[in-house]
Amino acid sequence: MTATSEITPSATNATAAATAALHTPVIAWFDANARDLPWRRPEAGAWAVMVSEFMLQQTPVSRVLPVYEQWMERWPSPADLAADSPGEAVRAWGRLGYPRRALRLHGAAVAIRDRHNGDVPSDHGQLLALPGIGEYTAAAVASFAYGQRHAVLDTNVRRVFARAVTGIQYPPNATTAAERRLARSLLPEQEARAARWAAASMELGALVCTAKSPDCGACPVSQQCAWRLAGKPAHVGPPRRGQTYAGTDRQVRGKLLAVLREADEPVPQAALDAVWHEPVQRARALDGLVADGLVEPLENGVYRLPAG
DNA sequence: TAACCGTGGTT
DNA sequence: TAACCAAGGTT
Repeated sequence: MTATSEITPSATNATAAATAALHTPVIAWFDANARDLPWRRPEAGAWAVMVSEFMLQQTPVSRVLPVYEQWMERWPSPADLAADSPGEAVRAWGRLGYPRRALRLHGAAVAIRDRHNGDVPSDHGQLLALPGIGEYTAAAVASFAYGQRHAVLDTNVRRVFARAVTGIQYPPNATTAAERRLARSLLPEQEARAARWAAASMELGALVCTAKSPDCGACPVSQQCAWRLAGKPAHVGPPRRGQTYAGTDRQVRGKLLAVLREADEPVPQAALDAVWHEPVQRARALDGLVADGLVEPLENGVYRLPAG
């Protein structure tokens, strides 16, 4: 256990009154400031929530919006997506990044059709069993789509808790047991309020308590923020892991897949060879895409997005 | 646990 | 400008 993942005893044993002092202003702020996002509208069902959660894994809202709209128009239900090919899902994913998410969303749609009569399950365990759904997304769908009481711990909420409650600038690199404990202890008892709290605390992190330049003047809990009260001490501990990209296999994979996404017909090897000069890395990247099921090799060195 | 998996905007 | 960051999941 590192110093940065420690939390104070008073935080874990937060009283109902103390947590309410946090919930009430944050939820009130959310009521007044929540963004009007399509997956939050009353007519948006569980499928809409689920699609948005897949797309928002590591991708900003502004880039998700247009792809989300096209996706929902084309595949308004899990069965609609399941009836199409995984390659079409990858193509429609466009440049959102991490295209394995598109493949997993398609796989989840197939599983929902086959195992859940076409309805996105509301049970947390059943959600967790779907491809591409982990701890966060299962809790998010159960909470946002079905109003259930779950600790929804995404990067925004983790940062808000780290600052407001624990008094540190940034949460640990990986989610810790202490963070999960804290999130559960802060969960309102009442189901509907817990779901509201989950969305509100996440939105606060996204709009106000941002990573690089938090707008404490607009924060509804700045008066009780442990980090601000401590004088906003700088992050201590191991540096937050950077993501190098230039020259990596990921970049090569991206270039290869872009060619296939934009092609209407299967692509000959030569067209793929043109995207990267170094043959060993290029071959490794292509092999990886095939192994991941993102690319389907045909005979004669011709490739395409997966047909099925 | 830590590395890997895309892409583009911001600082 | 290079580094950082973005509603994570899988192995």
